[in-house]
Amino acid sequence: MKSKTRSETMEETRCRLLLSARRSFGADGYAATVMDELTAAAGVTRGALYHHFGDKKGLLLAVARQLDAEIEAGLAAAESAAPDPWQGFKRRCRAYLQAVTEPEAQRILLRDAPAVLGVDFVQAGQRQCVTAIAERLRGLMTTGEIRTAEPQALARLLNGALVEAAAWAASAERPEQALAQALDALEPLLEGLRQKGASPK
Amino acid sequence: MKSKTRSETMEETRCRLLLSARRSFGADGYAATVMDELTAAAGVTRGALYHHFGDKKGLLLAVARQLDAEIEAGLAAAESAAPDPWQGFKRRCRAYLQAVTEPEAQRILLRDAPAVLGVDFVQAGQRQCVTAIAERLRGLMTTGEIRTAEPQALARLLNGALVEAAAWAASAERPEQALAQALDALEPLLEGLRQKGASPK
DNA sequence: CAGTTGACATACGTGGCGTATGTCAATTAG
DNA sequence: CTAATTGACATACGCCACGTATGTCAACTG
Repeated sequence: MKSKTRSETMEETRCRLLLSARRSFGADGYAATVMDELTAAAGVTRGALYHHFGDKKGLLLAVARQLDAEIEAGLAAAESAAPDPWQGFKRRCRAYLQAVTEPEAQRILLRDAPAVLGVDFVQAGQRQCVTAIAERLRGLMTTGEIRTAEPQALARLLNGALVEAAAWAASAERPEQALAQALDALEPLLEGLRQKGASPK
Repeated sequence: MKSKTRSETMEETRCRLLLSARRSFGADGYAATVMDELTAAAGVTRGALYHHFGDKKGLLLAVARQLDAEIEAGLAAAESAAPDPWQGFKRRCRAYLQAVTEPEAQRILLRDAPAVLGVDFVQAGQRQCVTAIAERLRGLMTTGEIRTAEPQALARLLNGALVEAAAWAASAERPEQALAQALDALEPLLEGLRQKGASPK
């Protein structure tokens, strides 16, 4: 019982490193976290970290992917409960805005990851969210529900709006109130996209 | 003639440091630029840099402020030539989107500065643009031109949309085409804000 | 059961930031 | 006009942290 198999212990250390990194990156930021403390909190040394993730950026990438996947799962769940595509899209946007208000998402996913990992990350990791938005937009355009435009471009516009509004709400003096205001302000922005003759409500 | 006054030489070194830093930060990014090379390119040593700007972050802050001020000046100019407030607002947004597509603005103002300087920078430096947008929105709401919402929140939404779309266009395979698409997609988003009964065109 | 792999620890080199100290020219007082 | 002083900037040093090279021991494999 005491002796675990090789892959089990390996997976466990990976998870512990990931968890510890997520805490440190989320609390102190990428630049301020030092690898020795991070690994010590996980109960291992730097050797394990470099063995698994290559370097500090690799670790950040792994953490960012994990965060992104979690958020995306939440969005899919929120969207699936909607009565129609348009409502589903709106719920997805609202859920996204709320999700990235969390401090960890703010710090890791929206502040450090783009700066450290560069543009290639946004086009590989967060593109999940963006392409998801773009796909929904394309579908809504073909059914004539919203005005036509380049879906990719409009998706990026909306993604930026949601992300930035979340940053504003997260750093506001009253976050929950600011979040509510952001969601309220989002309403006319989204409704403005709808075609005049679309089905009301 | 050879001997310049004290403040003159001081101001000159400041400018040269700022220019050199702007080049290095814009080309290589904040983390990759090393102070020795930066100061060598400016013709001075690190001593001068620390004397003027305190530390590396201080230098970045100065560069970011300069960039922000330049952009804001351009936006004011673009806006002033408009026939009415609504058209002025739209021109400001379009000019903003175009301006932050520049590589230097992308790298320094939108990627490194938020990550290194933190939230306090966005609330002090870039707030020029955001508060400017918020003020325009407030004015347009009181005249009934656009739907009502919390101006601050809507301003952040729009600011994020413009910034993110610019990032997308800047990293696209065909930047000028992507920029045009982003500007096209911006159109329905902005027009959607207008009140139904507002003056057309 | 012996050989081998590989997950992880340990030790070291290096690069870069910040600071303490020094120097010399420009201002200012007498 | 000269001497004292300020301060802009150069030089030298220490420290910290990342990454890598090397070592070790337990788990698979034949």
